[in-house]
Amino acid sequence: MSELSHRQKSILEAATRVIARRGVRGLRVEELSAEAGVSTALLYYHFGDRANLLRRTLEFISDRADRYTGEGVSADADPCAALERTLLLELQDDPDVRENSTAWGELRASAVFEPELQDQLRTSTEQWVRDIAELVERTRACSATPAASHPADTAERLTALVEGLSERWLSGSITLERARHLLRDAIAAEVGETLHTG
Amino acid sequence: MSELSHRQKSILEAATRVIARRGVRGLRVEELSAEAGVSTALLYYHFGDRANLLRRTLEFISDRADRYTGEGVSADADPCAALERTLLLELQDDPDVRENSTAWGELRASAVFEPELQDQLRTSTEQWVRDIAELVERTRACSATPAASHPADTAERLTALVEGLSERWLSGSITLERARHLLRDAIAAEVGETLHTG
DNA sequence: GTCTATAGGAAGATAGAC
DNA sequence: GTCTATCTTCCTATAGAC
Repeated sequence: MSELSHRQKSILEAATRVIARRGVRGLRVEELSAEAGVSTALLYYHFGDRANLLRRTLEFISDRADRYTGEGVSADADPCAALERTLLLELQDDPDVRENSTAWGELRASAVFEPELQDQLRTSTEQWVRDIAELVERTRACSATPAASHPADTAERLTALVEGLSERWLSGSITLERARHLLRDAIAAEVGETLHTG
Repeated sequence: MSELSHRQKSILEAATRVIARRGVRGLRVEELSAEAGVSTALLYYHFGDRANLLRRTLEFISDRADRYTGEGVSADADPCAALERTLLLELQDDPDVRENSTAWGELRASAVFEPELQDQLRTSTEQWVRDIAELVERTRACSATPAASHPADTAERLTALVEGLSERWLSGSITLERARHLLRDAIAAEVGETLHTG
């Protein structure tokens, strides 16, 4: 919400990288200051204390995720392909995606124990679900089978599945390819077989 | 794997409770010793150091989860109801369930950053998926619609969905009732409509 | 095996100069 | 706004008696 100075932004970007590398649990103020190329004192000058720094970072991450999803969605011409592409975007062997997914997973995991993060998390999640629900609705136009659920339900299931698969991938329980395969089939099942998979 | 003394077991139970309350990151050796009703020195006597204590606790949690699922599955006469009941077992407003789910979520989240936990996690997850796959297979007998996916795929999707929904529930992003509703519909969609849902 | 007491160190936070 | 140097707190881990 509040405007970020260039310096503050670069600190939050560094914090995102450190969280993706060590987790919220593993973030050391000193390691963050090294990553950002500033002194620890400066972190305290800008953010007060570690807890607040974390709060701001998680806010930063979820804002960035909103922007990310929002752009990809509206720019696409074919809604049927767009849904699949948008969701599969979260399961990619790309450093940025991995960083964002890991940091997001940490946000969720931390929120379980820190109620002050829950509002932030819920708001961001709901926004994501709404974006996907809109895509689902548009997808119905080019589906071969009739809709079984409300778009909101479908969207919430698919996004929750993405989170579950993403966590399994990041924690080494399944391969990326298998996660993608499972997600693709789930999408096909939820919105019906589309032209290119028929 | 190694035999646990009564004392060790009660310490690991206490550790599970503390992790469910504070998270892995928030577990303080002193708080654990108070919870277990012993001195901190005794924890070190039995478990060496904090990291090993954590490792053993997470192993304990996943062993307990295996036993939990295994029992419920085999004892049920009606496979169609059993699948739904077994999966919904994870989404209940019961202190024990909440404790186990929270601790399990922490195990998963920690494994992202600690490779030495990943084997443990993968093994336990695969066991769970296999148990559910077996139930899915049996469920096919009383399903009204033809099977769309391999039982292994269905089981892996449903369990990943359970984890995703559980995390959203525990982090306050959705209500328990909504999570249960979404899961029920997903099960119906995956194994086909069964008799009792018409 | 279990406790009390405490050493020792890591990490968060601040003081004060520039 | 930013740094260097340092303080303080908290927490893991151990020593030694019983």
